[in-house]
Amino acid sequence: MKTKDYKLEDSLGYIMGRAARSLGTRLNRNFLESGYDVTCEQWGVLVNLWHKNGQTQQELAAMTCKDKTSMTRLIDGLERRKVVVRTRDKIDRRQKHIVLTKKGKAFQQELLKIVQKTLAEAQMNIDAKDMAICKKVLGRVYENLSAEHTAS
Amino acid sequence: MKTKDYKLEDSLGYIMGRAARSLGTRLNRNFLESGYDVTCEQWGVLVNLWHKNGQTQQELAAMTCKDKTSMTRLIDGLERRKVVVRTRDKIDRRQKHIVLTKKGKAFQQELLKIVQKTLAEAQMNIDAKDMAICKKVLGRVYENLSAEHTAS
DNA sequence: TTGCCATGGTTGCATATGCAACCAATCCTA
DNA sequence: TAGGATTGGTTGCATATGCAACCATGGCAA
Repeated sequence: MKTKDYKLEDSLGYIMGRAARSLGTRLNRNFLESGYDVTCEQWGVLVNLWHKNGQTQQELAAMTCKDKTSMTRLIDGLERRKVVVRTRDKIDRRQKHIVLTKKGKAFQQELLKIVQKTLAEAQMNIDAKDMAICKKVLGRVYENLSAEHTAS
Repeated sequence: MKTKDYKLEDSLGYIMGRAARSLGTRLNRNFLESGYDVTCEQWGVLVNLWHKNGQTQQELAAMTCKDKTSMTRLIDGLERRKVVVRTRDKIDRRQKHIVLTKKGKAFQQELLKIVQKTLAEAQMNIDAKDMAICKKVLGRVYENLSAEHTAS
């Protein structure tokens, strides 16, 4: 295949990266404008904690599909903001349970509103059926790439 | 809307971010394994230069939909790798034209092969029509968020 | 019980990114 | 023509991320 056959603008990586980046930065801006000093990635961790408080870093990393290194640092950030605290497991002293503070719990409703407003902006004028297909495709892309290996 | 109505796993941001991240790191790994010390973001800049050599940083930033700050640093990286050089415009001395080195030109064919192999992995078992819809939707998401402002 | 391996987290290193502030060169208007 | 506004790039600061190396703890088998 010749180089000329490749169009960056039609490339999945380009299109997907651009959309993901713009959604992330928009969400970050909306959080800040509403007076919340949290990021969209931190939000992903919080959602999991609101659902089930006290998870370990490994569990949170698995839920958010992130490296444990990333999780360490996301939690560093959340702790600096006094939204969560790390507590050591008394039985298995290697594990750390991440527990929401009062402040962390209080954020829930407001942040959710901001997220939903932002998602509504992002999904304006998009057919629901098309959006469903899009999500299905993206899920499949992730699965394809999570597979242990690239065969061949 | 209650919090319970929000499912992270169904959220566009989650699904899209996860897919984009996995494609990016897979591509980076495939570049490295083939002996090319470049990243997927640098690749995006190179594609534009192969298409039209000597663009300014602003032009490249516009093409890749990135901040000019990001472009400054991507080009720092490309220059460190001796793949491009910055040259100052003789008429408008503010502008810098980014020019491919011999090495940068030589990368073109091989990197393209790697990208196409990686994209094929990512798009395995996905219906072409669904993929087209997905790209259309993602393009729309980007447009929605690029709009000058969030109205309201 | 002791020594090796596995597990949960952290740290160093490199990259990517946005925003605000800044510098230098250019433009444009009063 | 002088001074202010604009444009092209860079830098500081904070965040996110992957990988490899590392530390501490726990598990297990000889």
